Amino acid sequence: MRLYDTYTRSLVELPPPPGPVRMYFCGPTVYARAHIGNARPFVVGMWLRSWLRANGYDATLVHNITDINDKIYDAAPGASAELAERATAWYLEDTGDLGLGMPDHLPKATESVPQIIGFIEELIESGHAYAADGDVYFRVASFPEYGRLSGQRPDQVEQGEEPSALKEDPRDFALWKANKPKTEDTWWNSPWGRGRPGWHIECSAMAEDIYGPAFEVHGGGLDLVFPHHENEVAQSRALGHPFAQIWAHNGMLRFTGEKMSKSVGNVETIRESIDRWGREAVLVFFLTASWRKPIDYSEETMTQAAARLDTLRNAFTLQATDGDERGWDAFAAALDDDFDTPAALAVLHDWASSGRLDLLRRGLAVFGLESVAERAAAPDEIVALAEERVTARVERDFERADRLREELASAGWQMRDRQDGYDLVPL
RNA sequence: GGCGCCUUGGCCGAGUGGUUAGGCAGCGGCCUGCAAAGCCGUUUACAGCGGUUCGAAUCCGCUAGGCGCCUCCA
Repeated sequence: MRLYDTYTRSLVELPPPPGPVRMYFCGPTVYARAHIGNARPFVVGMWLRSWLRANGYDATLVHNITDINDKIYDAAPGASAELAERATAWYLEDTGDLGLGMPDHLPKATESVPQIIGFIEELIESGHAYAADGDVYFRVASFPEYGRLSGQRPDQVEQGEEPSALKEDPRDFALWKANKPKTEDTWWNSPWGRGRPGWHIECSAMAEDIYGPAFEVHGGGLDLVFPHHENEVAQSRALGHPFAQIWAHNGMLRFTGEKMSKSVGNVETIRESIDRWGREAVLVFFLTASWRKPIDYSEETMTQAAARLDTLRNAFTLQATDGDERGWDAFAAALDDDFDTPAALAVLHDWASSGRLDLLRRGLAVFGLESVAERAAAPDEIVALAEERVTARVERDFERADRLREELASAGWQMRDRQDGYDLVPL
């Protein structure tokens, strides 16, 4: 299997099974209900793990929770810890409802402060960082490779942050920030006084705390390439650690169409999306585009995803053909080639229309969609109405039959007649 | 100003030199008491201009348009 690697800008072959393939995907900053775009790295990470395991890999996934951040302080002045805790619970609930299971580890920044401090101390000792008035900064000039991952030219980088008199070089970034009592209500003791970790250091510290100095795949949104991941590479490789072998960056979601837009920007939360479209449609939506490409989240694209889901689901009301397993190769080839889910989805549709339901079931399971194969059983009163309608049709009382079909529909069930009986399908 | 990505038929989206991708929607038909589901058929695209080639959606150049990032956004 091969994956596109941002660092080398090429497809990189994974080691053969059983690997291991240790993956670290950057998770959310917990200050509000996560929006649907935040679900993409989660989904991609879980799917990759699922596919790798199905192919005999020893695959693990770490997904971190950033619960120390300015946004949290801004969103809940004086009560940021409570907000972070609540938003973490929301995130676990919402991603859990996607039905893909959970990552192997979900480390939190707040629970990793000792490791972070240890990491910073090593950087200071080796000359790659320096303390200044309670802050600690990474010395970018000490790492010649800086900019390699993102392709940024250091001399051209715009300075968005307030220039700090404490920095030796404007490119230097904070590893540790001294506490500012007016705006921040959480702090930890450190060799440099009270304060809190910077953003980038947590990932280096947590990834290496769990995996050691080297692992296979580091994922996250494309918007994290610079500065977040560039800084992670700098921190870890400055200490001589290989760190991630492959950098897997997923494309952004785009929000179009006015209908779903809210007064402030047109975003929708994972929760709202699942509630509105169902988790299966959300997953099919992510399947329709390559994980690296941008994807439009809109009324139209979601409607199409829901329609595709129905097509796949309806296949299971059809007659199955023999258990021909040869078709699996096309599906596997699509996913092994940079995890090409649109191509794999086309194979799924091929199986659906040719009635190869065993293969279809197996393929859907890779994406957590085994439930598509399950037909909900109608409650007794619905079945009773259906039987009544069968009788009416036998008696050729079509008026009554049509009335009963209406009744079933208003109860949420569609009755589909067939030669040998009928199907009851939830609407 | 810098780094990078993208542009395929009504919509979504595969395709990296020469054979129908696929789906959704539409239209026609079969099936059905009527529907639904399913099946069959159907609208033949590759931003524009130029170049390489026997041959380009696929390679090169230019132009136009869109997008991401540039110190704390997945």
